[in-house]
Amino acid sequence: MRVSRGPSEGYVRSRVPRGFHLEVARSIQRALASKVVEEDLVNIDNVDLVSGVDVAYINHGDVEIGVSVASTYSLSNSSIIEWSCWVGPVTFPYVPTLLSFRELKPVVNAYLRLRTKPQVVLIDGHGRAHPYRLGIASHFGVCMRIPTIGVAKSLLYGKVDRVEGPILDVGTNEVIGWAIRCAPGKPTYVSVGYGVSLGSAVNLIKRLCVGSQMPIPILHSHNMANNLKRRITKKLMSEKSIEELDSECRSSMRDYL
DNA sequence: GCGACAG
DNA sequence: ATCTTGTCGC
Repeated sequence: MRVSRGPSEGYVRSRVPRGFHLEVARSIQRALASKVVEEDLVNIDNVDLVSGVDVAYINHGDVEIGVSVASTYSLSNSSIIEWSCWVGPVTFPYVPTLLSFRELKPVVNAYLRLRTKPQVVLIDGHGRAHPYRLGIASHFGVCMRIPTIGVAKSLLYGKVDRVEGPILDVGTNEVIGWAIRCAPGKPTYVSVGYGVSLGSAVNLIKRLCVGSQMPIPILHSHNMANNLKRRITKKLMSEKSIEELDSECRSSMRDYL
């Protein structure tokens, strides 16, 4: 049985930047969480285009650079039909329960660069399976008003009793997500992001996790982000601005299309 | 007291 | 997530 009550507020506060108001952040999370729709805004069975977003990081001296990629998979074509990328500075640190304050900008920017918008977006991280019910997948969905699903490799908050089954809130026993097993020994945690029911979310993720812990769209974005990261790391020594690197990455996409 | 804790 | 050497296997 896997259980996580999430990090204590004291721990979170100790890791937050100077001048950052945690109380305000929590109010924002509670407010946006109340806007989450947990019903299907689209018929999942008829969905064709599903995007997945992932972010890789580069430590460049005292600056951290984020490399985000959004990939769109067509279920009818069984292939990736488009992908986009974004390169830029990331200043907020990783703090459990505040992931969206760090990754939302890279994720949104990569998503906005997709020429064809998908019907559903998959985000690596949790959605409602979050102590304030607003993981990055829900945060993204509420802001962009598009159906989203949170897909994570480990638990942030909640308890799971079976290899496959519900993720329950430790305090209220409310179902906040679902654990599935698509890869041997490795669980995949699915939770509602926005505009989709948990049942539909689980069905869609199962269709997209082909022998892997992660669904195809996120897997592709993950690989592309790391490819770009490798290229960029070499060029970083040759005094180039982040803007130039971003521009070069957008152009280099054509090599793959 | 020790460990927990998306990416 | 990232850092990081050698090592195992196709």
